[in-house]
Amino acid sequence: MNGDGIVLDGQGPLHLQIRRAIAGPILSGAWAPGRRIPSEHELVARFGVSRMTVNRALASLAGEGLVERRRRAGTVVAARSAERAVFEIWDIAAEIARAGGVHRADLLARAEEPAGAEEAALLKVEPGTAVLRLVLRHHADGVPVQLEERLVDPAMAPAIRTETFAGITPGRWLLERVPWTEAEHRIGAVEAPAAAARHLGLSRGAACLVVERRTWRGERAITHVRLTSPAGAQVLVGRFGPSAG
Amino acid sequence: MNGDGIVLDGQGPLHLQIRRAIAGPILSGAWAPGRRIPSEHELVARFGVSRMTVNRALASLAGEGLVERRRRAGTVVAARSAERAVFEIWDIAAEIARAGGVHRADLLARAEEPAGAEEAALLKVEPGTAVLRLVLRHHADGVPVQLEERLVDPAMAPAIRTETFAGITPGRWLLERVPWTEAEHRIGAVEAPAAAARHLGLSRGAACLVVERRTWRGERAITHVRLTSPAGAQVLVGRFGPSAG
DNA sequence: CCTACTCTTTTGTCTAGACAATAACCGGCT
DNA sequence: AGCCGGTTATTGTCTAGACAAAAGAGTAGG
Repeated sequence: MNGDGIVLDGQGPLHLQIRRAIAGPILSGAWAPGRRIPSEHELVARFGVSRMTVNRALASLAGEGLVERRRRAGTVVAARSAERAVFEIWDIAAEIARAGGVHRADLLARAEEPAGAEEAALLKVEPGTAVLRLVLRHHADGVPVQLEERLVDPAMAPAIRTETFAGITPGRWLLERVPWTEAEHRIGAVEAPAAAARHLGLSRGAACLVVERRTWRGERAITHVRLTSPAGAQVLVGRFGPSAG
Repeated sequence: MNGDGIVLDGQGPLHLQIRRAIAGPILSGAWAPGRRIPSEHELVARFGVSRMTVNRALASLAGEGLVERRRRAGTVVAARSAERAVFEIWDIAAEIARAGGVHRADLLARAEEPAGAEEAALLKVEPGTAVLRLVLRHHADGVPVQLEERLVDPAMAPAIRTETFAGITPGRWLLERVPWTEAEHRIGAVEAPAAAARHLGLSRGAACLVVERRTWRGERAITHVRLTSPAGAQVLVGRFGPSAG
């Protein structure tokens, strides 16, 4: 027995089961970049499937840049696996840590209230439905670098009511606990609105990068978040291939 | 003969040839959303390959959201195919057209000169190597909305020397002709630098969205482009799933 | 020590076929 | 028209096997 923890969960097609079994430890960080993944032959023997099925799972991971494959050398966790994930998820705490800084967040506001018209539109709920509103300020090495204004539909994540977000950001908390099917991004620049200017210590009109993200499970929105960062403090970096499959 | 223009180019693996043959017309807009793509059976007969090979190509396109597949109903160009592509490629001409506007671009400058230190660093070439520098201003319905400052390594795309960019943007021209293996994005906000303010008619210090993109073929850079848009004029919109394959 | 060659592992691609699941379609009936 | 059931086209998944290509590993010869 190899004891590397690769186990199929029996849910859905075999190639996706194998994919999940390998992607999981990579995305969670349990398998560091460079770590060798068992060869197709080994996986075939372990799971009792055909090589085409294993190959399909691994080729798909390679296509997304989570693993790198070389003939004879085998398959290893890709060095940039984290960078790809960041582009999709943009967890500022991880980003700051990766740059060698110290992250801290203040919870400036937290309230569960009936949704107004605007909030209802953002979360695609009926006006008057109770929604959770969170405002946080993120610091890198003590300097405020981002204002986070988040709306959450508590019906999609009831456990959030008892969470204090002491050692975890709301974004990561949701990501780890609430399964999602689709995310939507809008990225733009604005001149600092009043709230952002006040909380981040900017002058009115200073240029800011704004990322708005809405996450869905099926037809229902889980959360909407607006992240405002002063110009220069934050850039989004992404890297991808021609997505050749 | 079906005459829908699907032709293999003989370059590389069959499944990628088929993929390109279908992705091309979708990305260029020649095939509108909803258009039916020939069934696997038809493609098998047309290209003389096995169904697994066709399936691999189509499944990969479906995984990226370029096409949608339903049993019995067949494969059609996805409604949001352009949106996904935009997130990766950001062709402003297509973006404006999609929003119902009229796109026009002025070629403000064009020069092939030895690279200075900064240009050499951006393109990862030796200082003094000849590089092509292009500056364009994009308009939507006559209003300037984006400044494009582009460097191209002519060694990677010799035919660019004779191109006038009359009906095509340099970005799309390169995308269609020069194969690439990787792209790198940096997205940020800045207060309008002098050149952008002048060409876009902004006041100094106005907030701008800046996208810098560098495209590679293997170890060599093909092009570096900086796209500057005034706040509000342009947003990047993206949509993706949890990348399940 | 270095080089050239062979051996072997590992991935990359492709084929031919099989069965399953879905859902559009069609015919007959009410 | 509207409903119901069978038919069939289409995609989804999987298998077993084949050959090719890359590249690490070892080996023989200089």
